Amino acid sequence: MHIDQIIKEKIVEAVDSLYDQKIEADSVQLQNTRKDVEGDVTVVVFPFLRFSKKSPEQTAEQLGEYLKEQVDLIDDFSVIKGFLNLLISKNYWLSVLEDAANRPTFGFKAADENSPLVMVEYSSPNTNKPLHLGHIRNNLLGFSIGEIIKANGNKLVKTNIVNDRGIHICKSMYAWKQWGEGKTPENTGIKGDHLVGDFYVLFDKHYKQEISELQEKGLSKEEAEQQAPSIVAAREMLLKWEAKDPEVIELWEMMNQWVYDGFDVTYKELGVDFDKIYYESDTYLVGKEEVLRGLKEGIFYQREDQSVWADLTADGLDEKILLRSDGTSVYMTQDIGTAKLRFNDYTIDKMVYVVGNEQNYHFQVLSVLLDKLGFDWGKGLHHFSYGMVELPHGKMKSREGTVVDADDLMAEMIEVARKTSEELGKLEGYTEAELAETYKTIALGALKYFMLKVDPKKNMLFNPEESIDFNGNTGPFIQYTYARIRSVIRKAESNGIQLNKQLTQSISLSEKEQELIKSISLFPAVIKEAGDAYSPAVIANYIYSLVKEFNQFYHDHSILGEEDEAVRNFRLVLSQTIANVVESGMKLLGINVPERM
RNA sequence: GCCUCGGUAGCUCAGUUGGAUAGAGCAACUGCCUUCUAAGCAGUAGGUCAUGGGUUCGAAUCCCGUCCGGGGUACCA
Repeated sequence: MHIDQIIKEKIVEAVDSLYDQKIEADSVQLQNTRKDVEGDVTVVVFPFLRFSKKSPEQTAEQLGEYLKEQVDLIDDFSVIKGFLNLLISKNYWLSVLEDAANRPTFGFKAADENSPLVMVEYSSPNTNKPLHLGHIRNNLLGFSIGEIIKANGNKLVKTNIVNDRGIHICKSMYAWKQWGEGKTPENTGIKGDHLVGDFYVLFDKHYKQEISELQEKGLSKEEAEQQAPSIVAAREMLLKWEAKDPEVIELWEMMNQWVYDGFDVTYKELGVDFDKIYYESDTYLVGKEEVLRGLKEGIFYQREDQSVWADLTADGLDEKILLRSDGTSVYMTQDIGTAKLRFNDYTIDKMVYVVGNEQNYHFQVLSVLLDKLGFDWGKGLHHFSYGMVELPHGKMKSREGTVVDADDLMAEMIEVARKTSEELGKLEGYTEAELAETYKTIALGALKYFMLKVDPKKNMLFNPEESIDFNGNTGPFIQYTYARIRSVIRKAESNGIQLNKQLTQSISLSEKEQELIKSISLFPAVIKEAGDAYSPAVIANYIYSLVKEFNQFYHDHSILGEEDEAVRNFRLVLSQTIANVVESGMKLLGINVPERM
């Protein structure tokens, strides 16, 4: 049992015995003892004053005496201003370390066949342009939260819904047909998603041009926007697509494939993947059927113009359109259809949607609609809502060229990692392949940690002028600490020193060493908290503080230079265990750690 | 207008189930490599926790008002 739990239960006992009052164990407030005060765990005694009818000091004193008497693990206590500081025995901490060191999956809860199945949807790109920084945040959060969900003892299915149809796709298609001159990824050497994105931008350029020409001829802005030849052609293409015109379908399939091939490269580089991919072109008609079923069952209603609506005013929401008057589907319709297909494919216990916070309202509505349509998990779906990535000048806008491209950013960061590594020159003897692998590990570690260390709910700022740092509270700092530990362990091994995971009880521990064990012992609770709060940032901040402490220890203590064999062994086991926690913690963020850097 | 999220050091962010003197990193300045990796460690400086009230033994944290900013409120996705 964890020490906190033991103390809480003993406090309940003490309050009962001393003040004849029953309290709940969870109501006992514990906190880590302040650094400048001797002790490990602090009990806040103020809440007990109304039972004890004594001063805070006297109450704390009485409780302290009781605990010291009754609990072997408590060596001593002190009372400062109504805070009861407990000193935990050294042997307890040694046993905690021993336990962590001997468990390969320390902190993780394993799933079995009865565990809940959680489906996480993330990424969800459009196929008309390449991925940018906003998608990176989505992908990293989605992948990481999946890992965290798994670590908390759930089965996981990662899924992606690709928005592969609609007017925006037709814009790229029309532009390619009109001005593409037969360009392909093969004959230009341009990555497929970028090539298609270029045509999307090209479309917009021509479209804007046409609008201003029409306006000069005396049309209003609205008229010009409706009548510009390009948009008329794109709309026509969409109609042909829906009518399954062979020529249009062929073009659509070809250009979408270019994009998928491009995305695959980006996903692979980012290190994210999916168990099952859905395509909107397969789901939107299913959604329409579901809406019509809902209409028939009286869940929805139809207006005179034939459009279908859901009245959610009883649920505190608005009325929501589900099918347009021409019978075509809207965004919501597609999400209903996708949900239906997923429900058929898997026995989902919980659905998590990783989608930006601009869609909070949409998911509130979706949850109610799915519930009304009879999906068990509809009511309990979780919208993992995250904030936008902002640039110094504001939001990213694809058409205005103010986006930070995912592929470019990764390539730049790998280049910075290469330069930095070469300057430091610690990778002698590595092959070209090993070097490339290490540069990538560091670069992606920096990028991922940068994105994941901030609270997902909040908007975050990315300044491309100041490239992502490699020093301080960063991924490479953590990776560096891991590499340092590995270096020591390798040296120990080559000197014939064996790690013994049975620790000698008689050794004395420095303050820093004890603090490190305390930090290690928090890992399981941190994983749980990250899962409950849907926050990879909780993991990131924990690893950072652990690693920060380790570096202080490393600076002040010699590991291999220690004469006392039992102490040296302890320090090796401590270091190795921290390396393991760092490695598995970083894995929860989707970040790899290098053996050397 | 209504709904919703946010405002903590020059900058980027922790800390928010109410607890002791509000923490990191970056940027600035100062030390520490003949000893296990200096992508490190130690130090100096930097705060009316947007603001005004309230609740409490105790408020960055909870409640109310105000100011500022983001998002939503589409037969767009």
